[in-house]
Amino acid sequence: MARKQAARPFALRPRLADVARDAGVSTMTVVRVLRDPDKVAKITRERVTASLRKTKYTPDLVARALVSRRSGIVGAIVPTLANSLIAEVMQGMTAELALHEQQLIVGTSTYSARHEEALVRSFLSRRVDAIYLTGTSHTPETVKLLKAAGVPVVEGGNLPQTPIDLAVGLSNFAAAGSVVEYLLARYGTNIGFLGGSTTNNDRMRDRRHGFRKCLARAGARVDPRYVIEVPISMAGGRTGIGALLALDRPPRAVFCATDVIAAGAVLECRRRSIDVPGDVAIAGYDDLDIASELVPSLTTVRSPRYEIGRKSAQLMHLCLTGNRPQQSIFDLGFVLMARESA
Amino acid sequence: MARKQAARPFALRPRLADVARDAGVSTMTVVRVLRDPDKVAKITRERVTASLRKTKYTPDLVARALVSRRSGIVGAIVPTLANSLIAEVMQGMTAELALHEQQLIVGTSTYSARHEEALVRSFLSRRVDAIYLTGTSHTPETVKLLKAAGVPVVEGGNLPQTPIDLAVGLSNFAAAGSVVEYLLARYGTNIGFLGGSTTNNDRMRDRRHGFRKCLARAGARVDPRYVIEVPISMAGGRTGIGALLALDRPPRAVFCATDVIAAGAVLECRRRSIDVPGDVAIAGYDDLDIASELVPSLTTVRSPRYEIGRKSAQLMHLCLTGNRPQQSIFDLGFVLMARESA
DNA sequence: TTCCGCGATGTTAGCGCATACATCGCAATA
DNA sequence: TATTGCGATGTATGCGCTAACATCGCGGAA
Repeated sequence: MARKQAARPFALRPRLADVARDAGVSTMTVVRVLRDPDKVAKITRERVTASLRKTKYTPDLVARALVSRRSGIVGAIVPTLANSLIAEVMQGMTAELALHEQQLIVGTSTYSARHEEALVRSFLSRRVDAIYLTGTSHTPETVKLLKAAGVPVVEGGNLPQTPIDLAVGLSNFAAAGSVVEYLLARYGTNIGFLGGSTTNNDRMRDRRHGFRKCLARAGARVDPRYVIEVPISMAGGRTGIGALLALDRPPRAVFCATDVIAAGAVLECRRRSIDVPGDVAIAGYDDLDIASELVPSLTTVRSPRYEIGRKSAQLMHLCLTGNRPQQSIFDLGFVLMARESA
Repeated sequence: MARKQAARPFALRPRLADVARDAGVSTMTVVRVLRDPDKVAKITRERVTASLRKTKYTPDLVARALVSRRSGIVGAIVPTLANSLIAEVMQGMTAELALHEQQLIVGTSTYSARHEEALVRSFLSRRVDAIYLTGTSHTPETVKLLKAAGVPVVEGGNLPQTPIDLAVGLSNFAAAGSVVEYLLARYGTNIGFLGGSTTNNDRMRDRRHGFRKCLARAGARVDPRYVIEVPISMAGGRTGIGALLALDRPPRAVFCATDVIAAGAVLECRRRSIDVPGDVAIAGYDDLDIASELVPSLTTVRSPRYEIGRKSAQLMHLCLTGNRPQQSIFDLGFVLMARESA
């Protein structure tokens, strides 16, 4: 039976059949013009092209996804978007995805592995071509689902021991160690540490661990009073540096596990007219925007967050085009930003 | 012809038909169990439910979208995700969308109306249920496409004169005016202004305009040397406040069109041991994280960015459920955050 | 001339789901 | 008893696209 015009009252958009009718060819010919034009005779091609323009045809990607089993959509699950580091990862990912006409669908897990699992289910139902997860801690069910789904999975951020599939990121441990080494070389072993809570936070744990290991390797003993846990805020940095400076023998340098803490520490020192780095050197972690804006500007370490997003998308694309890399863990390293504060 | 098992080698996921076969019913009965279980007899329902669990069925949302003409996906186009204000809007949007089992697909236009247009095309091809746009300046073609598409469109952020469809946001003009009024009441008419470039930036333009109008309404004349355009950075704030303080009669208060500029100004004053707000009061705009962290904490004005995202998603949902509101412009206002700096 | 080969185009059959309509059986009603 | 009504379930169709196969027609080789 011929398709009745009246049968689709809501379909305003032209379909392939409409273009085909207009050009006086079959739908397949239109498809060929769209996908590999070389297989269509020049005259026909031009006629079809004209009809395409005339009808303002745009492909229906939903229908295409149904039959081609490629949605062209990549799912990313992040704890929150209101975090500049994570946002930059997404920024890098969208940039790379755009090159392959892929789209990004984001879900926010609000730091809950349960929510993450729900989002994974939902994404798989949507037949996403690949999935990006933030971090390395997931429910067992999430892991199972993903392994069964057979789609590329990238875990981004802090590198896991055993990735679900692929992993892209850096070692917080190594990056922290690098900062401490820098401080060691310039200020000796008399180094303090201000970090946030390590519960449910593997990055924080790795940074503190990096600090400890690095000092140990240098043969230095860490005074327990030198390692202080504070809230991750400028206020935390203020009180933390206050506590360190109040010691009978205050540290010559302080490694803050976050720029936010470091900024608070620097500002507090300035308030007390304590010279940074003259009296006490201060280094941070993250290279947030404020790091370079502070006076003195903050010595810190920068994770390649934009690159993590970009690389993740690249890897996904490679997998989807059958060029799966041998390697499964991609350590993108970090950059020590030596500035004025240390 | 009966479906051959061997005919779908790649389809690992169970379909409705698989569940139906297992439960010994037709696919329609399974659909009913899924969508409105009341219409199915209890015994049947339980049998189907068991089969659903057994087969681990998950609906294929792509297929569903094709036939139901609802993708359950909302598209958002933002200039960048690497901006905490925008990220918070997205945060609010995902939170609200999650309530309706909708998903967010984001595109970054990198502040280019051309890119935005391409993203709109792409989103429409994906049959998104609604579209969120950041800001009010779009190509004519974008507007045409969106009006023709017949999907709800929300423009978020600074409120437009004539929205494409719906608009949610606040008046930068009014918000800036509110800060200036606050300064007027406390420090008199002797007020300076530090703002960024207004080219291609309607928000900045509105804020400056708000500053001017407010002073004019108070009967004050604005010394042209009091209005300075600086780069939107702390450094900009530093040099800007420096220039104002170097005047023979420096302003008693300064309104900075961005917290970043304000922060630079405050820090510069502290460096020079100029009391804030004792010698000069400083107010900002945006209520970034640093605003409350600074010493003195920054008086500023806060846009309801999270709420903008949430409200936008709510409106979309209302439209999609046939409850389109009368109103088309939603002014969510702003909050003056009176703190220490002014 | 006859037939082959191949470039150019068309036809068929679903992808997995949901809408619209059809059917069945049983209890209540006239 | 025949009829009606309705709750419970099934069948047919097609969303818009594409993979796989089918067909057509024309120039060149036998």
